[in-house]
Amino acid sequence: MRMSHLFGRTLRTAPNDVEIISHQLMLRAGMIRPLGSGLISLLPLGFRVVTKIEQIIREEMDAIGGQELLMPVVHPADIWRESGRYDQVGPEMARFKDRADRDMVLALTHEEVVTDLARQEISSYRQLPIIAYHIQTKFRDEPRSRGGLIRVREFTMKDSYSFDTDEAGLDHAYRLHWRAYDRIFRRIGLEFIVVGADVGMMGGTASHEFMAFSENGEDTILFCNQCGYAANREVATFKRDEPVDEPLLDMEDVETPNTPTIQALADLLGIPTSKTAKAVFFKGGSGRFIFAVIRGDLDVNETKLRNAIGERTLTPATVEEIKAIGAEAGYGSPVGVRDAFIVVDESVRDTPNLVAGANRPGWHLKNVNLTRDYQADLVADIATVGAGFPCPECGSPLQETRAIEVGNIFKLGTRYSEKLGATYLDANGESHAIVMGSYGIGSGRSAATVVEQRHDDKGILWPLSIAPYHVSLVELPSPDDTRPKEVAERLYQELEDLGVEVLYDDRDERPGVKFNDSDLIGIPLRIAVSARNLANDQIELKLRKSKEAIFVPIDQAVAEIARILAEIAESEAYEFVLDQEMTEPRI
RNA sequence: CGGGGAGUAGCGCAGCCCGGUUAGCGCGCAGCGUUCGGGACGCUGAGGUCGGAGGUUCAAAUCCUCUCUCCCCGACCA
Repeated sequence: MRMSHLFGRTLRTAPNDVEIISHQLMLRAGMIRPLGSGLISLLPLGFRVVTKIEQIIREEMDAIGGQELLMPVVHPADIWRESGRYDQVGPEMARFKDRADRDMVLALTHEEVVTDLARQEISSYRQLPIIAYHIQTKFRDEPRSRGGLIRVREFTMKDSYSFDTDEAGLDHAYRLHWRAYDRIFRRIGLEFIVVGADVGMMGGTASHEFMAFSENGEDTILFCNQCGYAANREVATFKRDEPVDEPLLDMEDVETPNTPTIQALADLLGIPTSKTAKAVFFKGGSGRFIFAVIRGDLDVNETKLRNAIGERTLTPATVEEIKAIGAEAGYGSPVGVRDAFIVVDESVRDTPNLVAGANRPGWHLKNVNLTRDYQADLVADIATVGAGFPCPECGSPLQETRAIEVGNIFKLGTRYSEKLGATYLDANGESHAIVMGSYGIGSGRSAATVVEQRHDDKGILWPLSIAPYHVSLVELPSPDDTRPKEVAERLYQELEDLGVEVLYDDRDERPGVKFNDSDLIGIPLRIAVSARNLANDQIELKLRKSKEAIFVPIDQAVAEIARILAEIAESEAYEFVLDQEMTEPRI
């Protein structure tokens, strides 16, 4: 490609309000351009990167027996009504009517359609297992998009679906995907970790997320260096203290002016926060009032709470709602409230004689005990895990880090096949629901995440595996010497003929401009052709990520470039530990 | 949806408070000349519904009302 005609130019500065580094660099490098909120065009350079990622995905999906197909983006609403998600999913699903006044939706994902295909095409256990996938547009009308390609409303995703006769088959398909994903993310150069995750709107029985480390990540993950435990904070657990064995003391009132916070209360009474009980109030989507009780040193995890009580949504309760059940904000107590669903964290069950609110401003109750003084509708693990908490498996302190979710795998079980009637006959002629799994990778997000992890102050550092071009050929203009131009043109032709992807900077620009653009775009190998080196019949080669350049004779240039590219490919395989054993599925 | 910020040339901004020429500046863009190994310089030039609508006024980028859009922080997810 000749840069003089490349569609999309580089920007010296990024728009002021763009903050995420991958967003800035991809914008500046001329890879993406915004259209609207959460809507982004890929310019040729960006599209090449995403296409290469998708090609790697294809190779690895094909390697586990995946069959590529293509399903529509526009779906009749009826199929979403069949699965029950038409009403479950909120405003993130775009809904409209076609000219015949039929309800239609834009695909958020493709479980419904693929299950519809399965019920038409699959009838016998002899056809299973099957893995089908496609790379297709999704539209999710997110409440808030951000960060360039990290979080957009319209995006491209590889989603695959497995169909098996039983749980064991699903386990196998799940493992295959785990390994394929592991290879995919290594091949595109990401540093990542696999964590246990919440199933969210997909439903199903188990889920793992592939999390790439990044400060700009939207998720917090916890992991153990000792035993390998890793989980999204939404579902992470920790090793609980042994229940405290001490006699139950009599409950008594204590006056505690100006202590609406746990810290103020603990300071006033001179006790640790772990001897207090914290009350947190929510309104469930079903209309229930949820009264959560947790030890004062812990925080309620809304995802865990939501899953424990089977609510789809939770919103913080208003002051009026809190008063209506007989509680008092800041001095809430489960003792004596009415019309509330009381959920107690295990920590409160296992710690006797806690100080809790008295449902009166300025007063608390000492020695409050579950069962004796109030009843729980549910005792569950609803605590948020933080850095330093003991690992649930080995007790070592957990580490905490931010990460971007680039892949997600779900065991769906028969949630969709039962609803839509996708069944097969077994060897005995009996009908069963097909056991399904669902697996996704965002290709654009993956590209942006690589930029998050691989950049310096000059620009992007693409791995060769997904770089938009293999080499950037920079011709340094010379006023009274036509040779650089001639040599560059010839090199360009020879490299192209050899199948090397060349971005040829043939623009009439000064050297600094060309070098800076080459660095910004992040092409792994740079070739400079200048009168200065041509005087010695040499050209200059320089790796994007190194400081030194090497000089090679013109007549050996093409062979040397090919050799270096092969070397980079090999070193990447080493760097990405492609030859090592994959992370082992823990399922 | 809640909170915060911003819309003036492709990008970055000034002007707005205190209304008053032809709305400026840097970068970028076009032409000519000089220059040529890390974002050169000179001259000339093109490019603007001041986000939109309504209002106040002799006069609005500037004041008032409404509205749209974008960005950032929180409730959702590839």
